[in-house]
Amino acid sequence: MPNDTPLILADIDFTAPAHEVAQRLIGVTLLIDGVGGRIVETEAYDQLDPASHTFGGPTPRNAAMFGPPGCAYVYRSYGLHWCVNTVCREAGHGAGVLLRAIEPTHGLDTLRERRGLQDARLLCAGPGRLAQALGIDARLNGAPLHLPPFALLQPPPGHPAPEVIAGPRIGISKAVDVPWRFGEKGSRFLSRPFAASFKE
DNA sequence: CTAGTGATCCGCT
DNA sequence: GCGGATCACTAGA
Repeated sequence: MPNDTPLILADIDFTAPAHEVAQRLIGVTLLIDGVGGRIVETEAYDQLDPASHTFGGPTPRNAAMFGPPGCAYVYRSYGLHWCVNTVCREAGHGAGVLLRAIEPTHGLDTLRERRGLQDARLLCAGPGRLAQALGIDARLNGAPLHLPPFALLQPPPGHPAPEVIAGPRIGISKAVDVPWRFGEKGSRFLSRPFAASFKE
């Protein structure tokens, strides 16, 4: 949680299945031009999943998801909001991890300015809010996450790992029972709480 | 706290 | 034409 935690470059294997990458991303710090924070909530989608944008195969919109792993897939949601995924698995498979919530740690003033809010809890609590706060839009669709303006950082080896919990994904109408939403247990920065009964 | 609703637009059937 | 991987706001319990 503290901003003074030492961070190193994150070594995430984006060729792993999306539901594994989704869990490994919890606790990783995402920055864009030095502004952002710790990822505390994610959701996994893959091509065999009726809820995924890639379920029906490649289209112009989802092209980035069929591109190289470790890049961003940015799409517009409900005509109003931008949302970001990290592309996973071997190129051609069409899987990704939706970034749903971040605990703000870097550049709070910029995040607040972009969101027009003071409450740190609401700055990045939800995929649309997160994208707005980090300044993400179609410009970054397909951009590699290991190069500027992106940076992925994590605590050095030996640092205590966050406790990850799972539950059903939010806001979908298909495959509603697949437990591919992941979050940091007890975080105050989630888009919504996890049901206490689901996993401990 | 939950439930309901309008905004707004693009991709795909 | 329809329906979203959403949000902010309101009303009511």
